[in-house]
Amino acid sequence: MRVLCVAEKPSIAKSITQILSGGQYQSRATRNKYIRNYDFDYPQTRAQFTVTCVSGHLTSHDFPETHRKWHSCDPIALFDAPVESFISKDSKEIESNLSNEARRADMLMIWTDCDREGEHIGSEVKRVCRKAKPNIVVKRARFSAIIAQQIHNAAQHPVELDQAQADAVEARIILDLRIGAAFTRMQTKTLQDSIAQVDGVISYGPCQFPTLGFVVQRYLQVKNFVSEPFWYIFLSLSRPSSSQGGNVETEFKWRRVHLFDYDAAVVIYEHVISNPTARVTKVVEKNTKKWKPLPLTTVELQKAGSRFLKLAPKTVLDIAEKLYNQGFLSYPRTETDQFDPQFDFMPLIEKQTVDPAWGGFARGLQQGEFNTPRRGKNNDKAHPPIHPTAHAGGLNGNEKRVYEFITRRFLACCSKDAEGSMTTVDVTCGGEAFYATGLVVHQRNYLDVYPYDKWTGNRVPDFVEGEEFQPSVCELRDGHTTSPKYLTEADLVTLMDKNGIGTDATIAQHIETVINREYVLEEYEGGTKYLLPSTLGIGLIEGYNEMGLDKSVSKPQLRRETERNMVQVCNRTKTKGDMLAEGIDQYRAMFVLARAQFNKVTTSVRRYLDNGGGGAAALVVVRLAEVVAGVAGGLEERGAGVVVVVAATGPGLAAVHPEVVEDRHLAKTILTLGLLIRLHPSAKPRQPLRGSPRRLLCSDLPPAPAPVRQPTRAPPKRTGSSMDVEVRCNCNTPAVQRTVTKESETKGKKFWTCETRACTFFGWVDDPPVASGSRSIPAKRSYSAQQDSGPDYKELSAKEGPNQGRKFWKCPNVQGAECDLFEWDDEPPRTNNGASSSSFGAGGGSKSFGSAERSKDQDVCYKCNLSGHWANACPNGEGSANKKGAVLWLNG
DNA sequence: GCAAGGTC
Repeated sequence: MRVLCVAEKPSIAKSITQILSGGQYQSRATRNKYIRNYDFDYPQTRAQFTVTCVSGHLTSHDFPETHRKWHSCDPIALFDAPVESFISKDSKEIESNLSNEARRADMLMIWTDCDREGEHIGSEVKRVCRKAKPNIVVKRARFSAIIAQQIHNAAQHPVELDQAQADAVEARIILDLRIGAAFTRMQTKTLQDSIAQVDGVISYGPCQFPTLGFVVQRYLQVKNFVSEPFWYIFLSLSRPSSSQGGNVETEFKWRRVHLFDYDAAVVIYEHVISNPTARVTKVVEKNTKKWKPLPLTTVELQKAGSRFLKLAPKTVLDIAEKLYNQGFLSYPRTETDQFDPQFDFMPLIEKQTVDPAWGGFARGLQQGEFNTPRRGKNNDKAHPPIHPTAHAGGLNGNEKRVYEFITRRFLACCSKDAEGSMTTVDVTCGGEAFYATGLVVHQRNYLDVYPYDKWTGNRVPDFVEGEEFQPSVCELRDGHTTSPKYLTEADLVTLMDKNGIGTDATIAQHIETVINREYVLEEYEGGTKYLLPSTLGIGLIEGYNEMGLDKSVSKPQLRRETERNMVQVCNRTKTKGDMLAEGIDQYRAMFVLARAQFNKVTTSVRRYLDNGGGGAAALVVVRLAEVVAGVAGGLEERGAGVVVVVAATGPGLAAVHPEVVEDRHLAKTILTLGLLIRLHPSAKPRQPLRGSPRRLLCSDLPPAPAPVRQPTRAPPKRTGSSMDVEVRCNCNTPAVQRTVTKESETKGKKFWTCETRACTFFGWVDDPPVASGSRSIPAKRSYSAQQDSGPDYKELSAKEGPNQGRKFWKCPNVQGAECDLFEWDDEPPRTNNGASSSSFGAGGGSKSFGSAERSKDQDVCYKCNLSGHWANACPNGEGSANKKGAVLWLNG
């Protein structure tokens, strides 16, 4: 029997041949210079094999001549026009090779990759071969790694081609073509006709637009960010450490973290400083673990490559692909982060024992240290997690680094979690709660082979419950919130992956596309590449967003629906015809709505192209390095209305953009961020934060202890003027004045307090106006759902802005006990870190590459593992039994 | 002159 094997690409054809033939084969050239045909006997099935390949998809899809020319029809006709499938010009030689070989064969065995696209490519191969030889038997070989045992098994136990998967892909191809062509022609023609600066193609695609949308969204978050000052009590103690020798400085963190209200912070600070003896209330030591990493997926590989190896996502993938083709790695395009229960780890670990760097660790795993890898939540049912299939000793450069990362990751997965103990020392000082934590690592376990994770101990000196001490430092310090950073390529990969935009292999290409279309610009700062939208890019997205379409073209919902439909077609719960009919109806309706309101896009694009946005004269880019260095320099025009300050002295810069040097917080932001920032020159310096009467936020003030003596340290100066205001406490009743009667340095001093003692409000009478209102002290930025936002409060909180009215998720626990999770409801779920103060209130900025599904405090807020949403938002209730799920709030 | 997905 003669068997024709067809692989997806030349390298696989060659690898399969090597394995099945044992190196004994003849090779013939074809008319395609990359493709050869390999002939050999395969005695195991008493067959003569010919192995050849295609080069990805064989067919192309396009409209017939009647609709192909841009002006041949109204673009809306493209939703119903015929779509032709044909062998592309480049594939003609491949087609004829397949036809010739099929005529000589009894069986066609398809060796394309085992994913949906592979199944579709297989169906294309089948069609060509059946045309040449109608009675040829068609089989499919299933394999997910180029290792001998798998390849032989696949050759000897072929299965059937799955037409459902091929159908799902076919439907997606047709829908993408229709919506892409219709929107691209409509928006290109309209914009070119009405705006002189527009000359290129303004392409639209269901992946490229959401990709651009992410870049614009983050840009606007950064641009609209307003830094806010906050105040916190810094408490520390220097004492000898028995274990470390010498004095050790221990910082006790304030349970309130920080306050955004200066007056409130001062009142509390005065309490603390009036009785600064700290008392240890609790010392808890508990065992803790640092979990070993999950098995490796493609997206995780790309992110880790970007983070640990500083390689672009596309570079990492290209290298992994090459290593796979050389037989060192399993298939590098996989969504699976769980190993099959039958997976045989030991032979693979055995292969790594020869390595000089990690061979010893591998031998340890052989000798009893092995632990079954964690199971992630994803399984594409096609490929295992990425793992090394052979030891590769002779690699160099980035190939060596990528291979090393993948191998160490695999060995780490097969190891044990790291173990340690965490000590928490709780103290109270002046009625306020503080805490310090220390970590001691007992067993490094997987960390020994996985240097990419850090877990270092910081020992706290010994403390005993009940002991008292005088803090070395007790100060009211200030800080300020910092803006999130612009998107990096790795951030964008994460967002696209989470939202199902593109595939493992195409995510990096979509990023390239939006850059090539000049929707997105790359800016380098300090070796890191950031992505910013161009004026054209912002104009397009804002214009479409103004339309208020049910499913915005700049958001990922539409693509998610396509993906869901494809899964249904693969499951056979929907037919290809259904998917096409529904999709076309939906897209056509969307097109009608969008075209009717397209003037919104035109207006928006024109506005941005003409003046750099929002009526401002220009956008200014300040390069930090030059500003800090004080280098003299000039301005550079870049594109429509964008001025780049290439370098400038302080005064020179001030002339262009006075806020940069005059606004203390902004200046700090620049220094902290260490990257370029863009600002509207029309932006006003921030109003002074003090000096006008405002309401004290008092409901969370501590129980007012009877003041015992004068502050030992003068509180920071304030500029607020004393005003006659009605002082209200947090139960919204007028506060009353009382006098300190206790023997102390403050005896006789008047203070405000709640008349009924229903709340714990406190404030000195002779201080600037402190109270009125019923708000609580915002622990972080003011996003409280509570009412009562007087004008002065708004100024203080900067709450009015792009985020007002947005819903967000946060921990329901009371201040001090809440975890630091934060997530906008209309943004994709974050990873495990939640928000840091740097991104608080602006959304975004999370730089976590971790894969944990929970918050840092594992006892507080749980995410649903299926939807990625918080526990009580899980669509099927999984995890919702946990009463501590995050709750939804309304910003503003 | 259009998409996204394969691959060279």
